[in-house]
Amino acid sequence: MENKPPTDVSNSKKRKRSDGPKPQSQSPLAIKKQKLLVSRQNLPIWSRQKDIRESLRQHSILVLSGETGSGKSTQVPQFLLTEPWCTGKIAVTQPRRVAAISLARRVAEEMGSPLGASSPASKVGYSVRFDDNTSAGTRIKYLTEGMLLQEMLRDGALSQYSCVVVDEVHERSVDVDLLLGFLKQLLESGKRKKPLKIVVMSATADVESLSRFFSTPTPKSEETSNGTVHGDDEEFQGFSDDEQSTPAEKSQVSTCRVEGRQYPVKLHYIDKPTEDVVDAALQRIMHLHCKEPMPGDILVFMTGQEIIHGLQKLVEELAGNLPPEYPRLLVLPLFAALPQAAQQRIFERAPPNTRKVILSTNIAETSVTVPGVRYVVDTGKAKIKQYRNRLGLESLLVKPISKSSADQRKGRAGREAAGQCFRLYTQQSYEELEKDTKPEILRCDLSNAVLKMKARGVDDVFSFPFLTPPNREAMEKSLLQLLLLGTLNEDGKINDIGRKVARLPLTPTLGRIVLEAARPERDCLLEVIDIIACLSVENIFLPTDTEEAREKALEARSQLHRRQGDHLTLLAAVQAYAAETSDRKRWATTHLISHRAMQNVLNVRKQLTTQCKSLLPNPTVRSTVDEDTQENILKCFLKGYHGNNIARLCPDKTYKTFAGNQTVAIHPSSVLFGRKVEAVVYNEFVFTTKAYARGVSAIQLKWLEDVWGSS
DNA sequence: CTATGAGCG
Repeated sequence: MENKPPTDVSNSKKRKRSDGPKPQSQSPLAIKKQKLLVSRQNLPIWSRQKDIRESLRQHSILVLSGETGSGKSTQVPQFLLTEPWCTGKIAVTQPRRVAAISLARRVAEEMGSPLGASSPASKVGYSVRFDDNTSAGTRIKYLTEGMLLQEMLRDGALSQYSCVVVDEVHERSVDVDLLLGFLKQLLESGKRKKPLKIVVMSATADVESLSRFFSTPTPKSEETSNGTVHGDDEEFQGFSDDEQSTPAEKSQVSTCRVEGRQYPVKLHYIDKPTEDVVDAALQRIMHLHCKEPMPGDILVFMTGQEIIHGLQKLVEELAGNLPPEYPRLLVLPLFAALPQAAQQRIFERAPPNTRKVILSTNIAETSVTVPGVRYVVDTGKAKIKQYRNRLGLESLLVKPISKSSADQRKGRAGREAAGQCFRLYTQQSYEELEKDTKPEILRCDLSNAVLKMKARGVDDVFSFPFLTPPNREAMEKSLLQLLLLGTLNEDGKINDIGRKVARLPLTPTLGRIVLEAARPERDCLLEVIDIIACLSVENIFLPTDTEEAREKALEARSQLHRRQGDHLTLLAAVQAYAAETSDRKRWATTHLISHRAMQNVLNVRKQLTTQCKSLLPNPTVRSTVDEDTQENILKCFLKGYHGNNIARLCPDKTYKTFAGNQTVAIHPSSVLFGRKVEAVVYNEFVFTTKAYARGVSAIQLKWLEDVWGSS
């Protein structure tokens, strides 16, 4: 569902004039508040205000389902703020930063309050990574799920909050699944002195499983010797599922359903399955363009960058040959890796007599709202991450989307007016789709989630209250991984290293590499932080989609390239960028490097160096990276990868992985592409057209003994 | 020898 509140485009100056004189005492904020009240009262959720307030007086948990346009994300926190039990703050979690920020802005306006830290009188703020815009008086705090998880690691009882509103639960991010489990355990633990109210909000009608989740007591841990964070389970023993739970327990949870507000969208299917969706999309786009009236832009959902570029070429070719009496066509690709300026083009108005066609990945399904769309073309496919226990790695596969995803895509045609949706598959195929997308926690490497649980005191992770429990094999794999990393002891309990790694904003592997770099024998903390910072943000190198662009980039970045490999090349890039004091943006442009990514790198670098102060108060500062340091840097990575992510050159001139003896090629984006060295360490193993190693550096085999010999 | 989705800390 869409969180972004509708942008208010009405002209407030004009309004002020035409409304006649206001009393002098009315501040601009108060005037705005008064004006917004009317549109608030027209939201579908407004009529349910009484019910919602009443149900949380009676119960501690409310499961609320409401579709796009119901107003739940902005109104529910305001309804609850004046309730007698609400003496503390209200947290409202969002899966994405932009949503947290824009919702906070909107609600501040509606309440006539200044935003965040701008004034002590502010009642509304937000908190996202690198941007905490709250003050002591903040009552409603919009924040990302990840930020609330971090807060729960510091203050296990969430003592400053009276209420947590968990929004967009249907998206089922790993973080939201962890949050729901932690919140359930907190309610059952009896650790709260004052009551904590929980509102769980979802765009789908799937209220049943959420309310069952909260009304079913968490079964007691299998290993009774392990104290868990939930303390009061004895009294719940014997109730393991819904049928056995008593009415009294059920009544903890109340439910509410609110209608959405959407224009109708006419649905079309194809009659028989197609082999070639790109061609089918091409035909449909041209047909729509020639037959349907203007205005009305077309949004096409596709799987990835490559086929988007392919279709773009085809459409532009056909559009160029159209007779002059037809409107023009403007084709715009849209995917996350596209530079910000190119993404912005979808928001610009098209030239006169021109129809926009946006060829997009899943980014337009939830994260970006494309304006002006009346027609949606849906290929019915998406790239979906999957974790393979056997190989211990994640891969992306092109797979059919779920029904709820297809319906979400369809809804994108009805945001501004009635629209149409063309599914490039049969109605029968639609009926055969899964109802919902598999929650991510069932499809990913669990080591990060498991380490967070361990850091919160959940010793027996198998009895953790998951909304959908991952299979045992995946859990065991992550425990083994964490054990090998040295973050857990043999008995599975978290150790000192583990607690430190859990607090770093990194995957356990990258966190472990940073800790390794802080050891006196390695002494390369600042250098490794620079590299790790690059690995934890989007690609710092701007994408190169043509042969020409590739050659240009190669030349522009030539001074940054290090023949030892990608790790030292990243380090050189960060150091050169940081050393540039006059005009960093220009520096980035001339080197074909993303300025935004580099700003993020510097932010991450600052955060990591601050957090590492306690590990190593005075790390060595170097102006040049000598050979010993280079070796130490790569040895930190070898340590973190504990035998994985290494390949050596074989007599047949291919690289084979050290652990599995599998052929792997160096990725074309690597500075080592095409080079033959004794052995390599790499950050990622990806399988696309074939098996590739990405983020690659040359190593010497004799280093391995040194790394594995010293613990 | 030539190029995975989007999102979070």
